[in-house]
Parts: sequence; C-alpha cells; structure tokens
Amino acid sequence: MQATAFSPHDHTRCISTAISNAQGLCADRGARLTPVRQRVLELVWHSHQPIGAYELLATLAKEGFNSAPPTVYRALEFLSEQGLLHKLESINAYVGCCNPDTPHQGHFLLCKVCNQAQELDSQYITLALQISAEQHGFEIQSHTIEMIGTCQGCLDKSKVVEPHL
Amino acid sequence: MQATAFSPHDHTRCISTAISNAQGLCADRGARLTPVRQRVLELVWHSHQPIGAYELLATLAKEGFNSAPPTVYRALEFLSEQGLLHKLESINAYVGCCNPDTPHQGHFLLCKVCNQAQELDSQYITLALQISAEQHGFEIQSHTIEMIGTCQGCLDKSKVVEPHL
DNA sequence: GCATGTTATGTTATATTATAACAATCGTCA
DNA sequence: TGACGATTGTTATAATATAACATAACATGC
Repeated sequence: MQATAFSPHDHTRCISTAISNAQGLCADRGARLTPVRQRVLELVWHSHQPIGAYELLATLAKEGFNSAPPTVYRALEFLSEQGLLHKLESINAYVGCCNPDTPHQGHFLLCKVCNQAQELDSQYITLALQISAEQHGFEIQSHTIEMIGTCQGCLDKSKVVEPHL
Repeated sequence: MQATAFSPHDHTRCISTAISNAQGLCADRGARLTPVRQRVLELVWHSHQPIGAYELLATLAKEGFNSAPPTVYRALEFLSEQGLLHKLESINAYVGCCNPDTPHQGHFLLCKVCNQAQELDSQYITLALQISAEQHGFEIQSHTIEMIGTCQGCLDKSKVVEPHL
C-alpha cells in the first residue's frame, strides 16, 4: 500500500481508482453497489480527511437523495462490510480503504493539523499486537489502531515558520 | 503492571488501591478529588468492565448526586486529565487506569464475551507504533489501541463445552 | 474576618452520533 | 408472473456528548 494521503498527489485518480475497484469487487461478489452506496463511497473519497455520517447526509440531501440517517448508515454499513471503507473510532468518521480486496482493519495515522488520515498495514504493529495478546492468552478478533499526531507535511510547514519567531 | 482483569482476584483490593492511589496522587498535585469525582472513580472501578457515562449517571442519580450529563462528563474529564481512567473509544466506555502515576494511554484487550478490559503497556506495541510512524515522518501525540476478542478465561470455558457437541 | 479571583457545580438546553421498527419498492429467478 | 429476498423510505427515538450561563465553594492576600 502506498502512503499518499499526506503527500501531494493527483487525488482524482484516488477517487476513480477507488470507485472502479469497488465496482469490480462488488460485481465479482454479487453485491449491489447501488447509486446511493456508490455516491457515499465517492463522498468518502472526496478527500483523505475522514468524514462524518451527518456531513455525508447533508451532501446527499443537497443532491436529492433521501436524507434520513438510516440512508447513510446503511450505505456505510454496506461499504464497511465490503471492506471499502473504515471507521475511525476516535473521531467517529469514515475514510476510504486503499486496499479493499483483502479483509483487514488497518492502522491509521491521523494528522490533527490537516485532518487527513493515512491507512497503514504495518507488519510491525500486527506482530506486536499478536505477541501482546498471546502473552495474555487473548485471541484477537478485531482491533482499533489509531495514531493521532502531526504528519510530515504539517511538521515541515511549522518548521519553516518557527525560526522567524 | 499486573494483568489481573481476566483472572480471579480480590477485586475489593483493586478498588481500594485505586482510590487510595487517586487520593494520594491528587493531594500531591493539589488537585481536588471531590465527592462526585471520587464516587465516579469508584463506580468506574466497580468492575473491570468498562462503563458508559449514562450508566454512571443513573447510579449517581440513585445516590442523590446531581444527575445532569455535565456532572458525569466533568468528573470523567477531570479523572482522565489526572490519568485515573481511560476511555475505550471503540465502545464509548470508561475504565480505571491501573498505573496512574505516569502519563500514558495504554493498550487494551477487550473481551467481548465477559466484557472486561485489561490495560497493557506493551513495549512491543509502543515500539511498533513508533517505527511505523517514523517510516512516514509522522509524529505521534496520542493513540487509541484496542484489541477486541476473547480472553483466556472465556476461551477456556468455551473449550470445556465444545467437545460435548 | 472578608473581599476577590478561581475552581467547581447546578441547570437548561441542545448538539452529535446512531439505531429500532415497520412499510413500501425493487430485482431476480423459478 | 408471482413470490421471495434485498433495498429503500419513513418516523421515531436511543445513546453519547457539549454549550452556555448561573450559582456556590474554596483559597488567598489583605
């Protein structure tokens, strides 16, 4: 998985890749990527900033979709089941999954300056969790791994300014 | 830190130790462990099952404390600032901290059978997070690390039953 | 003591996030 | 084509959390 969220990149490609992956993957699985589901996925992919359910809902409403909460929560549930997005539990917001082909939960870097999230799938973290759990005879079924801090880009920007103070 | 949550133990000692630690620590810091704050801490320590804010509030109400949401959220905020408890973000519930002397966030094992949580402070995990963040030039300020699964005790119980099926 | 500033609590209202429950519609395929 | 399952519509409400302002308690210097 490439870590692109925090670096300049052609984000239109992120979106189009995510959507075409989702279409292919749903077709293969016989899952229905209905208009509202696809639109929610597009909106989640609008940027690398995780987005809240009610913000999604407001946009859907403007676009003429049904705009009651169950609409968006059902779409989010479907997309999550298909591995197409993840929820960031520490901020109650949703972000597109970069790697939806294989089931996983991911590890997240969340920059509190630019509010962007980068999904990782670190073998170090996976192994460390496994070792820690095993030490206590604990069997892991799922996990929530979120690191909150400052990304490289935002660190660089703050360093440019500081010497002048 | 001993991992006692999932094992049989004298839990009254967990509670009394937690409260006397909290009293000492607040006295040292000049922080005021007022009646409602101490009571919330006791209720959080009632078991190793993380407890929700509104469940705390209901108990406070029965006991004659003020019972509007800000009361419990303020107490939780104070206790959290003092490092006396942690919030489990994946379930919106609060659990006492075993090791409140030094600031930290902990790593949690959460058993979905018995609903108990065990706090860890795994050097493996700490290191793995640090390495993963550094690889992306990311500076970690806080984190949420929660492993959901089945604890040893609950695994053992399920193994006893299965052979009869 | 007591005036004063700070911290803590009380109170009301509301914001935010999420789900329950049931009705209506759509798709598919025997 | 009709019957079943999946999806969506609709209304209501649950669950979690905070804003804003008033009052009370405490601490400290005078």
